[in-house]
Amino acid sequence: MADGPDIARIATLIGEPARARMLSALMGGQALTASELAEEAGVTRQTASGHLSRLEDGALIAGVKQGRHRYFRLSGSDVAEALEVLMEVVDRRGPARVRPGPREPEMRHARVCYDHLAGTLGVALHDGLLARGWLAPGLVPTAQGAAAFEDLGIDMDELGKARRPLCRACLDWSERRTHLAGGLGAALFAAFEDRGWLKRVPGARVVRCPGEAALRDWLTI
Amino acid sequence: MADGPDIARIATLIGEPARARMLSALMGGQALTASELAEEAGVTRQTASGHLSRLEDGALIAGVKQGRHRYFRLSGSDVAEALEVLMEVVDRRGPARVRPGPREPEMRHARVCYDHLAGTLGVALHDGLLARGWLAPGLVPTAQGAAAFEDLGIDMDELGKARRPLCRACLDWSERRTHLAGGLGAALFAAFEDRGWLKRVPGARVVRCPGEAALRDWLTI
DNA sequence: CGAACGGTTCGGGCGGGGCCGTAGCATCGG
DNA sequence: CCGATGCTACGGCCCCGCCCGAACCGTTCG
Repeated sequence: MADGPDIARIATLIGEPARARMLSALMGGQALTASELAEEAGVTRQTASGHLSRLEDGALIAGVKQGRHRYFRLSGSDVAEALEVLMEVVDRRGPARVRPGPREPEMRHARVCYDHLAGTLGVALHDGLLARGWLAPGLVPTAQGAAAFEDLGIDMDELGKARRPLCRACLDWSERRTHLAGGLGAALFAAFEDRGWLKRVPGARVVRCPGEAALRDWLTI
Repeated sequence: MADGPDIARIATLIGEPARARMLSALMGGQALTASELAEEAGVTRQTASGHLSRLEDGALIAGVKQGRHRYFRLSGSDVAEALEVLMEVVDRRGPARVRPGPREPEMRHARVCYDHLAGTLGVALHDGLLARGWLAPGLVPTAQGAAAFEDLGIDMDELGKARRPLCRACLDWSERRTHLAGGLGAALFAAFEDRGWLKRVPGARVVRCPGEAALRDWLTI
């Protein structure tokens, strides 16, 4: 059993409060600079630098140098998924949940999960695509589905060629159900943003839904 | 954002090598005594006792006293799920995977995920149930499905009344797909064991499959 | 070219927490 | 009632790793 220590390695990286705050901040999907992450974590820049090195060594995040800045992002959607699942554990047996948090209801309704949609609306999307017959069981796009996605401006051929899995079920922390991740999940979210149906709140994971009605219509026509 | 420190609390609990080994051992689904867990973790009994207290305080495990023994189990399937997802992260970006481990291929083929079936065969079960029309998209049993499950000796009414969710998608570490968890997932695994199609290897998570052909037949008739 | 800024490296301080030895309680057996 | 067994509580040791101050590169301005 060599897996014991290994999951411990990853969990230790996540388990330090400052690092956990950094990772949470990166769940928004956008890359952040080292200084921004330091502020987010509430530590000095030099301390943050050390944490970021560790996270990068552990391959949980990836950094790119751009001018005199260094931008960090999560190294993959699987990391985001792991964080979501941990949040679910916290949520289900979190003891004292001191204050529900002001943004809590909004988070539960619609939020960014790295690069795709999560929350009540994310699950509704997932279920709607299946019910509509645009995704077959096993999360495989049908011919009609592919056509509908193309109509939204998504290049399915392109997505198919990418190394990233096209469709992937991601466990939803607040709903305890799965929503759609993978290349298609990300592409759909981007398309919804383009149409103005969804708008991300800059510094946070919350997503505002001015076009929720339109989105639901699109799913149920 | 109060969630930062909270996920850190959970991750810290998992992040200690000895505790991680204990949790891994409990992934087999059966309750173990404090001494057994101490041995599994490679620490003395007193040290183990301390770890177990912490894990219990954090509600990751639950202990019941029975005579002069104390049996511990994971406190819920969500904990098992979190561990599986962490293993997936390890697997995908685990750098040094020193030795593949002797039981590795067997683990990938069929293993216990707390109380239900995981691995290639677990995913095949999940997909088969959907393809067969016994589960509708969204993991809802159909009428035919319910009948088929009853034929196996599963009391669907009973399951429906339980507080536990009937069906749940659980992310499979080795397959990167979902398999069936929840009350029905557990009940199916138990039924397969009853029929002798599957047999668990006592101290480990590995599952032997003398009746794999029969199981697959059952899915594809 | 020099000042400002983002980022990293080094060193030392310090606290938390893992570990074990010893000892103290319960339960089970004779 | 006494010993063996499973488990827990306490005390002390020690090391890991978090943290910051200060100093050091590289980039970008004016």
